[in-house]
Amino acid sequence: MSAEAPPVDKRRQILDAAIHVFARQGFHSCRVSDIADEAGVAYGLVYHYFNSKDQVLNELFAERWSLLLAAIEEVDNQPISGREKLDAVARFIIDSYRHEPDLMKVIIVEVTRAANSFGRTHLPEIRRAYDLIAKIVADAQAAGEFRKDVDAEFASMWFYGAIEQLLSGWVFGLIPGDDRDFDRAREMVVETICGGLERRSVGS
Amino acid sequence: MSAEAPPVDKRRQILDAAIHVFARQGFHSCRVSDIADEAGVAYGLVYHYFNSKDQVLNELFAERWSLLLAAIEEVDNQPISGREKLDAVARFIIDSYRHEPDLMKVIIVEVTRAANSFGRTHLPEIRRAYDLIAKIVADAQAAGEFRKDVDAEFASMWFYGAIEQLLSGWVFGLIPGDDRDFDRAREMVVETICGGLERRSVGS
Amino acid sequence: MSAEAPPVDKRRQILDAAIHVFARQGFHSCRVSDIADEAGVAYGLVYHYFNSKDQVLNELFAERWSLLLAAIEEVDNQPISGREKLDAVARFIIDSYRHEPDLMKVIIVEVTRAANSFGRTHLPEIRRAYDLIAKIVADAQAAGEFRKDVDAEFASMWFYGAIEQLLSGWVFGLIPGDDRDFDRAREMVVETICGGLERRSVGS
Amino acid sequence: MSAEAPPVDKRRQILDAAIHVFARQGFHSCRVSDIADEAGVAYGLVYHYFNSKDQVLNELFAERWSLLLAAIEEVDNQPISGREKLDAVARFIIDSYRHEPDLMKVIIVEVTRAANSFGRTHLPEIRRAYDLIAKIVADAQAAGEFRKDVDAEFASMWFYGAIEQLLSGWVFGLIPGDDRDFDRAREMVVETICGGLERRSVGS
DNA sequence: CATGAATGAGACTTCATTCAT
DNA sequence: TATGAATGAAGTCTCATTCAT
Repeated sequence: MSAEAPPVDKRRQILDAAIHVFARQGFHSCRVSDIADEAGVAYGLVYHYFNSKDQVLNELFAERWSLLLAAIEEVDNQPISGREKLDAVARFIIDSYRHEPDLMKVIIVEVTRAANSFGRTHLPEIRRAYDLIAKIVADAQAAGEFRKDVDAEFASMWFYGAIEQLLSGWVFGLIPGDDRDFDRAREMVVETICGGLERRSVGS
Repeated sequence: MSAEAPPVDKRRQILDAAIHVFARQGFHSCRVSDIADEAGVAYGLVYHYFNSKDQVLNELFAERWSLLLAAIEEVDNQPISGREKLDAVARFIIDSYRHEPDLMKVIIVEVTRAANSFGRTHLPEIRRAYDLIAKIVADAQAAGEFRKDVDAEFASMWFYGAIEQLLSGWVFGLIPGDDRDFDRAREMVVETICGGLERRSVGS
Repeated sequence: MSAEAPPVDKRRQILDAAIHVFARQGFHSCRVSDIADEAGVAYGLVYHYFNSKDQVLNELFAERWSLLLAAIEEVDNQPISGREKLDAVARFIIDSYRHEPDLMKVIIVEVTRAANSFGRTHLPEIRRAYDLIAKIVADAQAAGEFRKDVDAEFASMWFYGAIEQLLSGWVFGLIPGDDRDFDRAREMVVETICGGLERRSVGS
Repeated sequence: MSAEAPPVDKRRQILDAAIHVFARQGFHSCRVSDIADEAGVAYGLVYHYFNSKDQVLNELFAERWSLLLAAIEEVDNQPISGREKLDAVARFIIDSYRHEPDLMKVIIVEVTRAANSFGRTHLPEIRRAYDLIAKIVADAQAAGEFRKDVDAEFASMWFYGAIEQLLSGWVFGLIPGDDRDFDRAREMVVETICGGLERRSVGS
């Protein structure tokens, strides 16, 4: 009869619901039934599409993180300066947060900083991101743009760490997060970190 | 009878055991009995000294975080430059990790980054640290040492974030963590961030 | 279109698949979808042909057990001795196992020995077999072939029990089950039981 | 205060309750809470003493079966005839059923005949019983008491099978099970099987 | 102080069955 | 006929917490 029944993708519906439930209650404090309720589907359907509650989170992370890795790689392939590359990376991450704050919150809180659970599971992919950023830094060092006396892998850590902390600040409501703050924050963090990296030598 | 039995502080014993158990298994994945086993006491005793499993973690955090706050305040009261103050703060945090990596791992993984559980509970104290660091930056800006076009509260975020990411890298085994790496890492992060902050203006 | 598609009897296909799945995993440990997978059909189809998972087993049992009952009755109608009748019954059961070990395994393990589930459901039919065997014994007693001081209904029990245990031994791999063992085992069990029944009196 | 509180062994209480619940409902059809209810203890206590529902059954079986094995071994060490030994074994099994019919029902229905679950788990112990009985038969054969043309291991199967079927008959209510029937049934089964085994040769 | 038996709410997961297509 | 998405009741097991001793 109703040929105009909306073609809902229940699997997607469950994933999207999980984003919000995980963000609101945390992975450990929510029940699978909370996800099902939020998605408006029956309990068992979650298990029709996923093997476990864990797998739902894994999928959310993998889905998003692969986009991040692809974005960094694409940025790195462009003929621009190290500062411009890092700016583009920062922009991608911050824009991800701007458009899907719940998803980014989940990824940061439940995965990239969860050293004992999902963080360990996804360590290779997480490391991959750090390595890609380190490569950008190393290339800029080789090109004479960045100082050479700061190890690229360490620089990668605090560039990423600074941005992640920014997101944490927004998640926690510790710093202003209006729409215009996002761009300004990006400018400032890139200016500070790259500014520091562009200087000549330690202790000079 | 045996008055000469060594006066073991069971309470302390339990807290210390909890540090290692939380670090190893994570707060959510360990049982109260795991803590008791590690401490070598019956698990009922945990409830003699603490109201709940949560309280054990709360206490570990509060204990340590108050030391951090005190340290930052003390540093700030000294007649030294902003860079020197931030270096001292970085030193304190990194030394904390050097001497008690498990405790710092627990604090970071289970509290400061856990936006949905303990992070929210301890938000005031966590924020207090950021504010103290922001004050150091703001003072240095007022003194003309740091550029003024980077908001102090944001700068505080990425200074702290960079260091926390450093610790994360060590926790995850992503970057070398030999004893000498600690000092060098501190020098590099302070040099980079402060270096960036000492420059004159964004985009100049 | 392809009207010449082979007319497969899906219902039979499902029953046959169920035999092997029940035998391999046990009735309780298998899922309806396991049966469907084995049969190469969608699991919804099982419910097109059967009302429930239980009914599949019920049907397998009823189908086979009625053959057994018919066989015993036919044997009993022949003008042969009690020993020859029991030999024929043993032969029928053991041949059933020889040709369809999985089916017989299922019937024994899941039905005739399952006092709390299907055994209770099919009790009348199961009892019918014992009664038929008891009648063979009783007739032989009346004819002076078998001793009268052993109750026919009890004798029926251990005649059937001995054979079922034989099958159990084969199912479990406890006794050799090569093709020639089947006939020899039958000869031995008939010789032993009938031999015992042919003696004159208890304690003589 | 109340020093006269009965010293209940909760673990034993749970095992005893399980016997009756398993016998009444079957292992698969009962819930752990049924056992706890029957025992009059809290749900979780079952898991305080046992790792799983399976383990409760395993323990019941192991406990009882070891008694059976010990009894058979003891019987075999006595200086009596093969027939007397088998009579003693039959007496032990039937008396076990007489005194604890539910326990024996559970052991037979849920373990020794459950080829796909517990039967397989406990196969070594089950086989051990058959082997011990086979040894009794073999010794009697060597002593010239029993005929040699019936394999001892097969004879063991149907001796045990006949008795188990007897118990099955009682469990199902297929044969009379008054107190005096037990002894008479034992006499008859021993007379029949041993009688058959004492004869001289197959087909003679 | 110290123990660990006892409690029971609550979580995840399974899977027989239904039903729209 | 045939499919498999969708449902949800039911079950096992965990473990924080209490409490009698």
